[in-house]
Amino acid sequence: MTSAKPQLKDEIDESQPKSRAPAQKRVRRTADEARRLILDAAEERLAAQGPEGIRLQDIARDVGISHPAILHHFESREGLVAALIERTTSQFREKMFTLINDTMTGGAGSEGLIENAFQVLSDRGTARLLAWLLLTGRSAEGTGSHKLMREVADMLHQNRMEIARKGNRSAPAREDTVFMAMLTATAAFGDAIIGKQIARGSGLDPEALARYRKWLANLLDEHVAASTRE
Amino acid sequence: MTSAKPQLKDEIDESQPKSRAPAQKRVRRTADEARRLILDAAEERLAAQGPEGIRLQDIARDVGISHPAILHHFESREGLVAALIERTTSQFREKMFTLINDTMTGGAGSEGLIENAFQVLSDRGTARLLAWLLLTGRSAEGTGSHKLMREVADMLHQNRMEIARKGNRSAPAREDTVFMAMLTATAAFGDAIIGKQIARGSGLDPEALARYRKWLANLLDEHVAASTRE
DNA sequence: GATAATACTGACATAGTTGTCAATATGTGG
DNA sequence: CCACATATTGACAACTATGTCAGTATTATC
Repeated sequence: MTSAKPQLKDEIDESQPKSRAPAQKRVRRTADEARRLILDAAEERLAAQGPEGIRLQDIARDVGISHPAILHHFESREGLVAALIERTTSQFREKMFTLINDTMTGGAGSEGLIENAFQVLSDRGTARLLAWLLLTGRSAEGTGSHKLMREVADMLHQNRMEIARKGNRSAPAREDTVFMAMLTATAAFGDAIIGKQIARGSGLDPEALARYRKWLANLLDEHVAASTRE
Repeated sequence: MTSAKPQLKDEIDESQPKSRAPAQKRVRRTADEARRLILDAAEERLAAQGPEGIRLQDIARDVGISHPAILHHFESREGLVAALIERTTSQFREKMFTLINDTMTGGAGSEGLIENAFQVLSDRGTARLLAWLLLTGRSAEGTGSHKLMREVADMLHQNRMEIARKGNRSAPAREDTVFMAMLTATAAFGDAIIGKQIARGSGLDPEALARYRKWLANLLDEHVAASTRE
């Protein structure tokens, strides 16, 4: 401000030896490993602080690297976000599928299913990420989550049909199954985001939340029983 | 940049006639009106584009004012956000209360209640705003939404007790009522955010969504009937 | 009509964030 | 051991958004 013109660099360096370490060591990871670490950090920040928590510098600091390294691996901030979405949704898909398969073969009631569905969505920032995704309108296409719901609904319905057939009961309407899936999904999703606040606001202790899930599973079982009875 | 010192305005005006309109008209609103317009615009942008949609310049453009005007009325961006939260939550409270009161006095089943709860949350950006609020951890205190849930639960439970008393039936557990409220709230909330995507993904048409709400109301009514029967 | 209060504006300051680039360290394969 | 590929870095550039300020227009008050 006072005088003018930025001095040449050499001059500065020579006049101020500073504390530049002569041989600066670097940690060098494989590309995959680096990407993984970066995504982990981004995920954590997103879950903790929301969308605005994804700032290259912050994430870089978390990982212990410089922010251009992130750009090197993901091209751009958007690239990072896309990669995070990709990873999260595919993990989610996978979990849901194995979850449903296990429940089906096990033949148990919906209790385990509900319990796990809630778990999966609460886990890490899954629901939060999906929420943000939808809030910012990034969901539209590409994530393949469209197919997911339909596939899940199909699996559930087939299972129900089979049970009805075995018991010589009338087959339930497909829409009824879809509605059940819809209720479970929205409830689990809502729970992951506002569940804790609502529970606290209603004066429920943490254990009550566990009871609540069982209660919900029961509610659905009741419904299934009632609708296939006659 | 070249020389220095910003010239006095008069000089500039005289030397450079430019295209500056001699008498520039201004719209001058009352403070309240201005605040309202600004909040409306902010709300709309939030609902449409998510958190990042709240940018002073954009909102200013929407309203047709300059961005410092917004700062004049709200001190800071955070002030604007706080005011928006305040307005939205208080509107929400109000709607919910009248909604429940009406339903109670009307004595109808839960159908109308559910229908309206979903409506209220979907309306404008209520659910989206609340979601963002929670996602960014801004909810904590101050919004008074804590009390809301408890009050709602109380009202509902009292109503249920009364009905049970009239019919000479055993009183339901309070927790059961709270769980029902919790389910409704989370489901409505989740619905407001991911409902449309899920429905589309499951192959449901828009009308199915309306049926879904009735189905849910029915499910809860069934439960109430079943739990107070014996 | 004059005066006070204030809604409003343009220009500018400042800070923070993404992205670029040339250079540097580190591991790998010949 | 050397050459090559590439993960990583510091410095810098460019942009954007918030916030400041002095001044201007408009309404209310006396």
